[in-house]
This record gives sequence, structure tokens and C-alpha cells, in this order.
Amino acid sequence: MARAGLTAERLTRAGAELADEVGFDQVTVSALARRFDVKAASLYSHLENSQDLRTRIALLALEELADRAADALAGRAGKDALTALADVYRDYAREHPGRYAAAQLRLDPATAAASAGVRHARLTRALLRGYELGEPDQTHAVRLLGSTFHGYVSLEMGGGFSHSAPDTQETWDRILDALDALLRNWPAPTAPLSDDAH
Amino acid sequence: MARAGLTAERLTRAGAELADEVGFDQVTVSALARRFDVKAASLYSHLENSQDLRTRIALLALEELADRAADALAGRAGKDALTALADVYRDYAREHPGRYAAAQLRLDPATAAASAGVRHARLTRALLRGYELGEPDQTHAVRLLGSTFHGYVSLEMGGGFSHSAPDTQETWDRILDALDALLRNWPAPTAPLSDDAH
DNA sequence: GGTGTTTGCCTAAAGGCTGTAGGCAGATTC
DNA sequence: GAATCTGCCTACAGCCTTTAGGCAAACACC
Repeated sequence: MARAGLTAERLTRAGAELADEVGFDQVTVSALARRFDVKAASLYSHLENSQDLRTRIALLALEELADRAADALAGRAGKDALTALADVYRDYAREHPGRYAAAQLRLDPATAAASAGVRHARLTRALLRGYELGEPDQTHAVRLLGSTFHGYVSLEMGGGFSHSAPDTQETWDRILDALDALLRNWPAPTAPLSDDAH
Repeated sequence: MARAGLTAERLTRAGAELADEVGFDQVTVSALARRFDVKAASLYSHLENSQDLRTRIALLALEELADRAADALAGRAGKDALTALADVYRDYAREHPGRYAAAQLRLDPATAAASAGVRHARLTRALLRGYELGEPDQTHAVRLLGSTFHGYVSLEMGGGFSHSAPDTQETWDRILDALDALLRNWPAPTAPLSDDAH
């Protein structure tokens, strides 16, 4: 019986490809085994279980994304950097929808802390050096950017903006204009309404 | 054999509760049958299949969300309306995480067009009447708000902001301040960089 | 190059979920 | 009360997950 040369890494990479082809939630130990022309049970020497496979794919996607983000930000600042980072997320999601979905997998806190997720936060913070924001506004801005990028990409991929003018590229450009303007002119907090002011 | 009185509606509502308890992707025909103390095969008289069940739960969630949004917007304008709408999404996601996840299910175009999804777009547009935006900026703004609300809520629920100061309520308030400021002062498009401007 | 050990993929099997087909017994109708 | 309809049942087939135990290829060492 010829050996297939399985390793956790090869399985993870193949799983990521499979995710991009058929969707992250269609990634199954059985389908992956089929791709290697091997019985499903054989994968359990390399993977703990099905969840382990999904987690590995998620971690791979987070790494790839962080690598791309780091490349994109190198040598850029201000709006240029903002656009570059935003496009990294959007382009990655378009090129690798399954991997992008994987990157949204909820990780347990320990795994998340050891993942490339922390690099993403650091990179976004680096981007904000081009704008003049102190704490805690910088943290708020990191979260705003993360929310908007992720929200936009996930709605666009899910077809939420389809069948309507104007096209999504124009909206994307204008949203980046808007975020840039906002970061250059971050508003002071408004006074909360008092409780008895009906 | 006592009859359980199953209907598609009762199954959908129970499915939504199940989703909130165990997560939307754990909602299965088997688990739902168990909850009614009935065999799984019996549900197939009322549901076409497992996907049909998930779609019905998604449509229910979209309706509930649109109803809440309509209530929240009634009699409010400007920042007050913006905050109210945003809180509808965030609160719904917190109270009903499974339903909220269901509302993100990708629907086929015909189903989506007949769903309460269109009410959401209309309501957001109504909210923007309090700001002075013509087309196509209004559409861009609808998409920005949708993206930011959804992105924030989904990152917060997924634990993306956990274990870090400042707390998420403060960020949420400041993001709403920021969006309000942005809508009151929507920037003109920036000129695109020409290709040879390195 | 033989021998022993490790390692990789195998078969077997149990358990769960989806979905179809056909049956029987309450509920409904006249 | 009889006939019909409807709702839930059993049985079964197919696929996925996961564990247990086996055999043979690869490696390590003399």
C-alpha cells in the first residue's frame, strides 16, 4: 500500500483549497480524505478531529491575511495606507472566500491569543499612526475600522448589495473617503442625554 | 399515537429558540424532532428539508428585526434615530444570537427579494432623511451603516474585542458619535490617484 | 543485508443526521 | 357509522465522524 505522505500541514493547505472551492462549512474530513485518495479514518492520525481541521484552516487564513496586510502597509501612510489595508481584506475575501470565512471562526481565547489575530490589531494600530489619535480614541478607531471592513466584505460577499446601483466599487471608494475624513477629524464625545430628558 | 400538532410555523419558532440556545449551525431536523418528542422523519411533512428549516428561521429573524427597527425609528430623527436603530441590531444579536446568525444566511435572490430584508434597507434610508444626503451618497451611506453595524455586532459577538480596555459600550457610543458626525458632514469624493503617480 | 521498531494507512464498526417510502391509526366529513 | 384524509410512525439507505485494532512499508541499527 503506497503511502500518501499526509501531514497536518498538507491537510490544512488542501482543506483551505477545498474551502475556497466548496465553502468553508462544506469542508469535511471525508471530503478531504477523498481528495487524497485515502480513507477518512486515516486522517485522524494527523488531525484530532473535524473541529481541529477547521481551526487549522482558520489559523492559516489569519496568517496569510496578516502577511498580506504587513506587505500592503510597508511604506504607506495616511489614506494610502488605509486604502491598501482595506483592499487586502476585500481582495482576500474575493480570492479566497472559504479561507475568509474560516478566518471568522470563533477561536477559544488561548488559541486566539496565539494566532495571527493579534498581528491584525497591531497593524491597524500602526496604520493609525498616520492620523493623530490618542488613547482611547485609537482603540475605538481600530474597532471601527475592523467592524466596517469586515461588515462590508461580509455583506458584499453574501450578496447583500447585489442587484442595485450604484456599483459596489464606488461605494467602497466612498466609504474609504468617509473613513479617512473621519479619522482626520475624529469627533469629541457627545454628552450623554440625562435620564429625565424625555 | 397522540398527535403532536406540528406545523411549519411552530417548527420555525422552536427552531429559532433552539438556534439561540445551541447556535444556528447546530440546528438540525433531528434535534428539533427531539424537542417535540417526535421522530425526525415526521418533520418532513412540514418542512421540505433541512435547508428549508434554516431559511424559515432566517426569514423569521429578518421579520423580527425589521419590526423592532420600525418601532425604534418611529418618532425619532437624527442622532437619536441613528442610535436607536444601531441598538436594535446590537440588542437583538445579544438577546438572540442564533436568530441573528440566521439572519445572515445567504438567501437565493427570489427569497431575499420577498423577505423583510428590503424593509431594512428602506428603514435605513428613512433614518437618513434626518441628514442631508442626495443620491448616490444616500446609498453609499446605507451600505456604510449596514456594514458597520453588522461588522461591529458580529466581531463583538465573536469575541473579537474581548479582554481589552476600553469596554465595548464606550466604543459603541463613540462609533455612533463618529457616524453621526460623518453623516452630518459627508465628504466629497477625492480625486482618484492617476496611474503614473508613484 | 537482516532484524526490530516505528509509523502510516487500512478494515471494521458504532452512532448520528438527512431524506424517502410505505403503513396505520386518529381526525374529519358526510 | 363509513369513507377519506392527514399526521406521525417504522424501516431503510446513504453519508459523515470517530475509535479500535491490524498489517505492511519505512527506518534504524548492527
